[in-house]
Amino acid sequence: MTYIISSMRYPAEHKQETRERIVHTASRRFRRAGAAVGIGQLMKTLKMTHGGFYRHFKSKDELFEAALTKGFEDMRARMTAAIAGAPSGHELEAIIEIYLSDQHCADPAGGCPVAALASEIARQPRAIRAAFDRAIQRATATMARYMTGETEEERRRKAGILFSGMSGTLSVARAVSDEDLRRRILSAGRRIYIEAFARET
Amino acid sequence: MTYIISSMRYPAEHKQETRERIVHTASRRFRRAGAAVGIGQLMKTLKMTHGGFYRHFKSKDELFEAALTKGFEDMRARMTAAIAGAPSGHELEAIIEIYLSDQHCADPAGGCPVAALASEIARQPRAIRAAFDRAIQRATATMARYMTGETEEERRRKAGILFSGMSGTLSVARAVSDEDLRRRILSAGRRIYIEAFARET
DNA sequence: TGTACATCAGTGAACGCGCGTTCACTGATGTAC
DNA sequence: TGTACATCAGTGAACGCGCGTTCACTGATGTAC
Repeated sequence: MTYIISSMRYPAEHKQETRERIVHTASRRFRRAGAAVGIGQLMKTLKMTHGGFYRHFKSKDELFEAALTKGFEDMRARMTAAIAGAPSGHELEAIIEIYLSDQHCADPAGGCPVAALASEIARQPRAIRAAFDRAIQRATATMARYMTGETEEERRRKAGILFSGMSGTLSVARAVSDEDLRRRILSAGRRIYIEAFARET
Repeated sequence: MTYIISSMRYPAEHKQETRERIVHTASRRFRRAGAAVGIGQLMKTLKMTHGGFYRHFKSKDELFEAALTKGFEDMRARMTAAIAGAPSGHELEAIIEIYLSDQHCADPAGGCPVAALASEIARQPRAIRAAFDRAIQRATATMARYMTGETEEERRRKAGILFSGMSGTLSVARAVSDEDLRRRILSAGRRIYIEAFARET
């Protein structure tokens, strides 16, 4: 009674675990080093050879899509935790503080995939960008719940701009070479976004 | 009396022209296709061979820096024209309308290098990022002139966040695959940024 | 329980390709006299 | 004005390298009887 499909055996579980390890590592690598990260390098990190990769993915594009989606899931989990830990009524403030924190800025690998990859995603094939659409809409819908505004449509609109705006601010802060300028950009962002979005309008 | 340095002759002029053609084309290419654009491809477009490239630049990095700076100059010229053409007191509104226009979104090659390259610049060597610092500060200082705020410091801070925020919104709009969603993001951006920054506080 | 067999995740050599950079050269230009 | 020469922007073959992908294989696993 324990079998599900006759041809499935123990290795199926093992295979899925390997796939997840690949996606997990790839997701961090892509965010840290960009879409140009190589399959060979990646598999080496996982103590495997590049050939095995194709037992799990049709192509690098397929991996990139999975890794991007995984990045959004990581980010979502983080934000959900921040919301849960925030005093009621201060959820959006907590989101902004965490998103534009020095720690998030210093950790692209574990952070928001939009800030880490936005300009590269624009050059990816359609299927990847379609996955991006879905992830963005989902994130925006969640943030909209904590937004002021008369209609759902208005709250969504504001949430989308807050999200894309913060991602740009984080990208610029990371691109800058001067440490002090970087910190000033982040703190200005926190202050201005909280003032504009997380207080009564 | 027409010679300046005895060893300089007509070709010096010609050489500079070639260099400018390389930087001009590279600047557009990098913005359109990212930092991975190859020297060979680039020189081919200019009907030259890749070997000649090294008469003008020490390395690809040196070209990237020059191209990035050129991109900021192009953008600056555009914005200066927009400001000159705007009714007095509506300069910031004009900047926002143009920056988040459907046309700018559809033309990364001729548009803002921050929106086109931000996440890739974060991974470039220090010298390139130092050039980025300078360009960002200059752009921010110009925008600050049209900003409301009590102190110069406050106007600068707001200008910096408006700039980085708009660049993120434009990046996200470009990454999205759905045409309608893209247009909605841009129009929401125009509306919200004008409301927040280009009206009385 | 013991043996023959099927499956398939992972290996590693090989492919064609484009990359950034070097370098001996070519040939048009301007200079010197 | 005419000729010998120096300069150097641009040419194109060559370098070592890493890329994405394919494919014949190995060997550990679970199945069938």
